[in-house]
Amino acid sequence: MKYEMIQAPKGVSEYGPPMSAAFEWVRESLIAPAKLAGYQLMELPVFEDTALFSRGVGESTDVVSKEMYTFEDRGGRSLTLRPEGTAGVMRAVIESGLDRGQLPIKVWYSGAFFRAERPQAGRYRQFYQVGIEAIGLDDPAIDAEVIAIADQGFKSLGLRNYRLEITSLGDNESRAAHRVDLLRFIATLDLDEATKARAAINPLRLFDDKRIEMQKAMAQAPLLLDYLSQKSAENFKQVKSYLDQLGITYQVNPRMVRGLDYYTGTTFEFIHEGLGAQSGIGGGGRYDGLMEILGGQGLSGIGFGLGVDRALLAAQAEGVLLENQFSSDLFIIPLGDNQKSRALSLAAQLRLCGFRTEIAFGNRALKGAMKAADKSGSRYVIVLGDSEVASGTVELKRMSDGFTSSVKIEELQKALTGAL
RNA sequence: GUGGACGUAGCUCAGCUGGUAGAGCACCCGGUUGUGGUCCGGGAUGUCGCGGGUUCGAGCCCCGUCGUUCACCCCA
Repeated sequence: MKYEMIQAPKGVSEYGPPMSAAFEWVRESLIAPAKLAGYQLMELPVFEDTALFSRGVGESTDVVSKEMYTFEDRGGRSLTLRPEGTAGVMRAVIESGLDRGQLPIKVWYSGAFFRAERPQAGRYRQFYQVGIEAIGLDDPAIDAEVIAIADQGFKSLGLRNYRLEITSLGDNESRAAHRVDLLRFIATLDLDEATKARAAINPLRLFDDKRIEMQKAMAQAPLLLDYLSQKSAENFKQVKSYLDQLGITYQVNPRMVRGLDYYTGTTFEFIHEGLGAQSGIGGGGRYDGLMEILGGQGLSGIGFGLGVDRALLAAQAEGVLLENQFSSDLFIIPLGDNQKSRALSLAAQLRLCGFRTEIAFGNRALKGAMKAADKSGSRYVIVLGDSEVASGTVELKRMSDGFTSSVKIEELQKALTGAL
């Protein structure tokens, strides 16, 4: 009987060889600068109490209102697969009491996130993000540092065709003042029902409308940047000045809209040119009210999330993917069954010395095993046959030019250390 | 959730106005004893996404369905 094939759930991203090597490289490169800056790992659950997101991210957002994977567990609790990382970090910080220790708390995370959207180029239902959060410090210098760390991550991949956009959403006072005027302005426009509904939820979203006529209409709209309180304005100016001094180029985009409700003050986005419609490869900002909303003390914070899948696509688009495919150093070919156990123990020893060592298993002819060795990318092949064993040696073959020599088993490690 | 495109060997695809399928790459074997990459020879593989319909006959036409993909929306 033949079973029906089971496919992966719709829209998930997954990576096997050979792409997995590139994926791993991208993910580790993106987060490396944060580790160098003293951020420490926060390993979090992938599902949380649904209320964490509805309250933290905001009921009005698309993410919460229509993109969450929510389910009930056997105890009747409502749980949700995390659609983003910041709320979970905040919850864990509060719950573990980290916020009562030394500030700022600087953590990084890496993992899968879930949104039930229609899949598209660079948009998946399960996708990967790395991110950092710096909590408990209200200083424009750390805003600049967080942005610089993200930028460094992208730069270390060799990416060039991206830009950094920044703006400030100000404090509550700034946004309240702007909102009044913005709503007044929007009321003068002739809008369709869907757009009106969006405006009612969050009027800032209209700035993000891709239709040309909407962009024209919104060109005259009052900008939040012009309503910043003195403190917010001063802050934003400082952040820009730090970025200038760091030599990080950016564009101020007063029309930038972020999809999560908790953002305040400095916000930023990294946009790549070569990705089609889903061009954001990373983004973040300050979220000064979030901790309080989640039942903690009112510490401010700032962080970012970088899309690993999209960064990988960007690296492909720019042709900067290294041939950093995993390849072995050594490939042991045992000739005949009675040589297999020797191959196993020799391989174990060599691996202890740090050599990446594979064995030709199965009962292929030497010729076939050599082919396999060639494909593995190994630089040396060790042939173990009856004649070698009899003389206490192995045959060592250098694959680059086929040079072959006989090496005593005891001297193998030394010979390899010099050769590799 | 809304729209467009597509679904043929493991992969990338070809298949003319309907006559029961092909290429390249990859894979496997061989080119005399235990030696890879090049070359030469040989080989296996498809319920043509699935279900129905039209037809003497469908990979090609029609309907449905599932899936993929691109865009809207939204965002990493």
